Formats: sequence, C-alpha cells, structure tokens
Amino acid sequence: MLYAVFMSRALPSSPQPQEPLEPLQLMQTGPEADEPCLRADAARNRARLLEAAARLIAEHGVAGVTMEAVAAAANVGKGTVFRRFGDRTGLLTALLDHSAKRLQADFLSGPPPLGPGSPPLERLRAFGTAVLHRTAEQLDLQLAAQPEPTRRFTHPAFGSLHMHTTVLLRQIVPGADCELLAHTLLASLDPALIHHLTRQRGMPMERLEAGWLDLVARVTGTDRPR
Amino acid sequence: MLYAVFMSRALPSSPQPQEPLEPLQLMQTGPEADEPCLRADAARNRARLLEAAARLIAEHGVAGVTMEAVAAAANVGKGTVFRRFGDRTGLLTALLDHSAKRLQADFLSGPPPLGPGSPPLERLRAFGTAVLHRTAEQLDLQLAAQPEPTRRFTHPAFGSLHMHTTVLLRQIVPGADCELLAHTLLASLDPALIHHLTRQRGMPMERLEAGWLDLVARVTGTDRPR
DNA sequence: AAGCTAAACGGACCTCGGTCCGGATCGTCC
DNA sequence: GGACGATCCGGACCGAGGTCCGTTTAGCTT
Repeated sequence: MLYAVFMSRALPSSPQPQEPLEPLQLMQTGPEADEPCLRADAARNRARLLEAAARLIAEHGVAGVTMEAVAAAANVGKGTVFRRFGDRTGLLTALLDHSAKRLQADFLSGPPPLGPGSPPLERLRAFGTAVLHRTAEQLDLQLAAQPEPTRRFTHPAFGSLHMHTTVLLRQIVPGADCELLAHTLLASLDPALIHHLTRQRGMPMERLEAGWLDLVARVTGTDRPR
Repeated sequence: MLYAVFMSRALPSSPQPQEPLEPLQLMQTGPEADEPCLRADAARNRARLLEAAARLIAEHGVAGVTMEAVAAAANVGKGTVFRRFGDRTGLLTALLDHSAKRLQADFLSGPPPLGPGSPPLERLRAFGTAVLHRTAEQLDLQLAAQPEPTRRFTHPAFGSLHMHTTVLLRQIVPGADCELLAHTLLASLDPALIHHLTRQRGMPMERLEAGWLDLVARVTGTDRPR
C-alpha cells in the first residue's frame, strides 16, 4: 500500500524568526486548495518520492528512509527531495498527511460522537481515543516525523488538534484557561509518551484510554463515564 | 562561570533494547557514588571538556557547541568527548547536571514547601513552580539537551521527577492512576512546551504558573489556593 | 624499577542531513 | 512554432555527529 500521494503543505518554509505569533488561525480543511499548481514534472516526482518512501518504510522500517535512498529509489536527484519537502521531517509528515487530514475531517464534520452533534464533553472523550489509536497505529512513523523541539508546536497539524481541543474545552469549562489546558491534554497524547508507555513500560492501550477518560473528567470537573 | 565540573552518570550506555522496563527504581541521590573511579587523565579531560563547553555556550550560544569545537577548545581528541559523554545530548546533560541534582536535593530533603514537612498538595504546587522556573532559566540548554523522542522518558533525570510526582500524587489521590497522571502533569512542564508558550506565543511566566496551580487543583479535585 | 593490562586517547573515516548553483524543462506569450 | 522566463533538477559539496582502531599511558603488581 502506498500512503498519501497527494496533499500536504510543508514546503521549505522560511527560517521563521522567533517573534510571538498571532492567535492560531483555523486550518484550511478543504480537500482542494492543496497542490497549489505544481509543474507537471514536479508533481510526478513528488508522487514518485512519496511512493518510494512508503516502499522503503515497508522494506526497511522508518530508519531506512534516508533522503538519499528515497531520491535514488525514486530515480530523482537528492536536491529534488529537499526542494519538495523541505527536510526529512517534511517528507515523513507528508506520508502521514492523508491520515491526518482524515482525522481532522472526522472531528470537524464527521458523524458523532467525534464530529458535531454530540455534546462537547463526549466529543472530547472520543477525540482523545481517536488520536490515541491513530498514533498507536503509526507509532514509528509518528515518532520519526516529530520535528525538533523548537518546531513541535508550530506545526500546522498540531495547531489543528490544539484549536479543536481548545474550542471544545471552552464549551465545557468556560472559566478556565482553555488554551493552556488544551496543551496539557494534548501532551498526554504525545507520540513519544505513548511510545514510552506502551513499548518501554508495557502498558496496554486500555490503560491509556482509561487514563484519558479519567484525565478529561478531572480536568473538566465532570464524572467519568460509567 | 562554569557549570558542573563533576557528577553526572551518562556514560556511553549500551544501545538499550526495546524491552519493557521494570518499575522505575529510585534514583541514587547521594552526592558521592558519582565519578566511579575515573583515571586521573580521564578526570582531568572531563573537567576540561565541561569547562570548554560552558565557555563555548557563553560565547556562541548552544548552537556553537559542536563536538569538534569542544574537543578543540579543550585540547583533546574528538573521540575523547564521545568516550566520556556518549553523545552530544550526554555532554549537554552533564552541563545541566549540577542544577538538576540541586533541584532533586531540594524536593527530596530540602526545606518546605518543596521538601518534606509540608502537606503533599503544597509540595506538588511548589514542585511545579520550581521546575517551571528552573527550566525557564536554562531554556536554551534544556532544549538542546533534549534527547530524541525515543529516549526522552528513559532519562534518569526525568525518572526522578516522575517518581517524585507519582509519590506525591499517591498521597493526594490514592484512587487514581498516579503514574499516568504524573506523566500528564510533567508534560505540562516540558521545556519544549515552555519554550513555545513563552517565546513563540509570548505568554508571561505568571500565566504558566497560574496554569500549573489550576491544573494541580483540577487533577487532584482540590480548590485552588486562595 | 620494570612490566603488564585495562583504560584512555586521538584523529582518520563514514554517514547523513542540508545547501548551492549551473544547466535542463515546462508552460506561456507572441 | 519559436522564444523567453520562471521553475525545477541534479549531484557535487559541506558540516556535524558518531564510529573505529592502532597507539599511548595510568596505575597496580611483582
């Protein structure tokens, strides 16, 4: 199978100075508006690269995904890989993009309890378990795709999760510092943490799920679901 | 000034396979038991290296701390740096070691409200603010010293913080999954997060502090301090 | 004091991420 | 269809982390 051979906005963003950012803007979620207008050859190469990367992962694991190897496997110059994806993180992220977009669509406009229609508290509960499972499925890739600490939270995909969590929280505990609380909640779903707990400490996923529900209950001051 | 020219256990640990770990054992906190028995020349070089690294940081910032540069500045071979500290993370961690040990001593046996003598809830509150401030002070170094995601939570220094948090939590909310809750609490003190919130989003430290107190209150189901 | 061994040393070497720029291509406009 | 400019391509190049192994040395033993 080959992952996302389309989508993802991650181009060689400029160095991004360390000035305070304005409040997060909502992510564009439209399935279009992506692939702005790549030249034909560029688009073809992009597809080849993603396919090659996916193949390499399947064969040698994430560690085998070397920028040079990917370039070679796609019959493309190394420079091309960087031009297209910016850096290794960008490439790996692009691989996750399909699933990320799907999750986003699910909680923004999918069926309850994840999507609108359920009360916020239930949506929040469902959100956590959904993220938890998605992360567990793609653990290796998620781990490898994690950017350096300085950029972890500026990543658009993260921004989307944070925004959603904040909005839900505001409906449940209007008086609280929901932006901060959202960070706390999301931190407990961090791929690195999940990796540690499940693979290094041997915790079963059920315990993590229960932990999430418990955490939500405590933080929102509500009862745990039966 | 030059940081810790002694202490720190970080040697070229073997690759550490991905098998589940047994429950965290308590950290040794004795000021001795460190520096197991380094040969004279090794000890001398170690000190030189740490001093050189500290100087480089002062002059060119953390980014200027290149393994080769440190080696050169200390009049030592590059191999020696790696032999002593394992990798860059190890070197940077050694630089933080002094302050880490001090914090640890403070909450293990220092005066209240951090140390024993205060009720657990107050100790937990104080613990968070202490960590928060220490991290904020050494942000750049802390950030650079952060190991790759796979090792973030196996690091002894982290283990110590986690253990302490867990123990306090158990006294406050005996019924809960304190091990998991501790992870959540600690995650909200993560250097990367603090960096993001303060430097990229411009939040004042007071807000983070308030956030910690609020979080502790919610998680433990107690009231916020006046 | 001489000898011996485990430990430490040093720097050549390798890999991999990332950059750069001369040259090839696409797509468009006359 | 020809020509022009923006975009893209490719691979040589660089820097930094990390490894390796032949050589040196501290410190104990006899």
